[in-house]
Amino acid sequence: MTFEKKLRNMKITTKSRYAIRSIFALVLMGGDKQPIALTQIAEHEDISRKYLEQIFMKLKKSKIVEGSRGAQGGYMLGKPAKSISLKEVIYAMDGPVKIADCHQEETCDNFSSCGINWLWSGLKETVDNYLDNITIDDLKRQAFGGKDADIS
Amino acid sequence: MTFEKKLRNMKITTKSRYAIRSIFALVLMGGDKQPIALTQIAEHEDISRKYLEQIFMKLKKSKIVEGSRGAQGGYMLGKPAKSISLKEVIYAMDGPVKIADCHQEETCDNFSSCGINWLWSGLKETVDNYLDNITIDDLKRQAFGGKDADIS
DNA sequence: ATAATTACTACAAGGATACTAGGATATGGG
DNA sequence: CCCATATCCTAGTATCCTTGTAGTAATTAT
Repeated sequence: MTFEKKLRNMKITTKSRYAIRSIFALVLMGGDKQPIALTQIAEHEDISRKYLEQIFMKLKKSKIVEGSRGAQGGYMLGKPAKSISLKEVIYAMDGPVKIADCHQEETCDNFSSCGINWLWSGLKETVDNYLDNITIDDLKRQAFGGKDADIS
Repeated sequence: MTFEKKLRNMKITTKSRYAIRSIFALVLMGGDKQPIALTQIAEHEDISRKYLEQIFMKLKKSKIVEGSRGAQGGYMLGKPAKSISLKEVIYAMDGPVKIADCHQEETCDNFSSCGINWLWSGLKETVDNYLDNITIDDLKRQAFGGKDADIS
């Protein structure tokens, strides 16, 4: 068993990861001050521009970014990087984190040993808490040790 | 948007959840002392017996349970409930928890802003830590407030 | 023997992810 | 006013993984 099957357990979707990376890149490119075109981000992050379009449309719906159309248009942050948490971004992409299908009211299996559910609720809370306490600004500071940085 | 799409982000596979539920049930049925047939567990937990077979084969490979064949056979714990962590069970089912494809050595995308990976490593650690600190025995005690309990 | 029960392997349906594609709409600069 | 540049919006689709089902062989208590 030297092979490692490609699994999806506990996985954060690539859409969410792309979103986070892209917002991060956006900020580094000055997207907190002026609109940046998707083409640039796509190139910088090596992500399909068409795919990015979809991602940013969702981000826009969640007010995380604002889009301006037309020439010289692009996207910029919809609010300060300090107040954009990873949880929020992930929520915008894929909805709430779901460890199991079964959290209280949801369509529970009603199995007898449902006394185990506190377990998944607890895990969800743990994960949510982690993601809620990291902001885009944190990413920036982590990357540059507090210094301000820009990418041309 | 009243509809909730069925997502898989951060999901623990049903296989893993079934496994945990089943071991829990096994213990409650006395599986720490004598072998219990899968049919019973399947019925009690309302899980396909055939599917359970596969699950328990994996559990066996990981020494979490021992199987005894033939009439009056079944499965029993391979070690004390106190030393079976959820992480171990999940690992047996689906391998290590993978938040993203990209953890250090793995097949990383090599994207420029890879300075974000500490994020996923951190999340993985958080999750692993949570799962590592809960044992089957904990489930039992949580369910019965410390009292001993049995199911006929 | 025989009924019970695990052990092992193969395969299939369904759904979600991760895109690709094409066009509509808007806007700043010449 | 035109046109290049961008976002905006909707469909469609290949691939993979999950979640099983199915059949058969091997083993053992009674």
